[in-house]
Amino acid sequence: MGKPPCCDKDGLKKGPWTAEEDQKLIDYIQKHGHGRWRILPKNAGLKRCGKSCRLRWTNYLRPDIKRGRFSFEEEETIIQLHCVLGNKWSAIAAHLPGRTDNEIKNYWNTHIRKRLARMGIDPVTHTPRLDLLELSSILSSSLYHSSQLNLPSLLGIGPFANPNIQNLVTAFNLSSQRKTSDMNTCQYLQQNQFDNTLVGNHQFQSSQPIQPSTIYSGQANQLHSRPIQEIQHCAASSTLSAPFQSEVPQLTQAKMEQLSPNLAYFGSQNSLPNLWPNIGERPDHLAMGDIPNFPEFDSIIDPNSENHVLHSNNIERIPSFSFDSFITTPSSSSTPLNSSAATSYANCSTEYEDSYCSNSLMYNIPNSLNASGLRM
DNA sequence: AATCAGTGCAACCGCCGTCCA
DNA sequence: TTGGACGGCGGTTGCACTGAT
Repeated sequence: MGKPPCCDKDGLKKGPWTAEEDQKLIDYIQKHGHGRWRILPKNAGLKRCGKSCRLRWTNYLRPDIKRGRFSFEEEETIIQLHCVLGNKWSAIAAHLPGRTDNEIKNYWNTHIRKRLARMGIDPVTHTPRLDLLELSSILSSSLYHSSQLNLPSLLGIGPFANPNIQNLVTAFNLSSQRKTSDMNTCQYLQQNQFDNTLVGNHQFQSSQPIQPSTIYSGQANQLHSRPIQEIQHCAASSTLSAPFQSEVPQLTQAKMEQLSPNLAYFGSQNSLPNLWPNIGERPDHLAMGDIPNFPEFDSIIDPNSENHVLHSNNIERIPSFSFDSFITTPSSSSTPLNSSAATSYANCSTEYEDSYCSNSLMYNIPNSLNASGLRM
């Protein structure tokens, strides 16, 4: 192995810093400035290694450190910079005055990465996750072509041993039965496909990560001005818009086989929010508890907003798409929830993450298919 | 009230690049 | 030219806190 940890020698102290130690370090640096970390602890009367002192100073004691929650602007900046710089936390921190690389790194790992994952966006590449897009398409296509999706049959396996998975399939079939009768599902799925395609279009045509300026910001609205045909014809592998794809049954079968291992995660937890897209139209006989934990179940819809797509009767009604509604902080949300939406958010995991279930979350992949389902 | 699981964050670890004798 | 010292960085760990059961 490499050289031994510097703190192992001389009986130097490790672990949390005491207030006394902090004060000693502050006093010393105020008098002598920082640098020469190797000799600093000795001169300051600290039983710490220089490295520990440097970390304590740069990550915690520095007077210009900004504490408290990240603002929306900061969060957006982090995502944008991460898209460009990757895990170069110090470089990212250089653009955020008062924030340390360690703080940004922690915030990324504990908040932003999870949210992007929930949104179906790969936090590493900043592209939509292809496997989720495909699975979403498969489910959509199957829903269109069959009023009873027989997943066990499709997957070539017996009845689900896991009751949660069985519940999921049941729910899916119930949704299918109801929705195929009024065609709203088709429109909804088209819309959902369309939304996915907007993102997928970027990936497949350019092979570049989605640029924050388009996908994360209001500028994404420009994407929606494209003719629907232009958008739908591309990226067929990820967007099998049912009415337009004659090869759906074959592809569906193939893709189901391809993805079947991952489907084993289906019933593990979280949601499949798209199954009952219309708020208030959840089947009466299917209580919320029938499917485990649907945090975004209703929350992707703001009934008062022009943004909502699920009631759309016109495929060309292009929803707006704003990053503001993806990631906001309670203090700076640009899309405050109205009362009905707030009510429907009741099952969101945390207040802070409610914005993730926000009204114009078009790029919506069931939670059961992302972070906890299909491993990142 | 006790226990457990999940979460957030400070701190540590190990590697790497740069500097300098 | 070389090797040790040093600082910086990204990844990981450990623990305190909180909410659920």
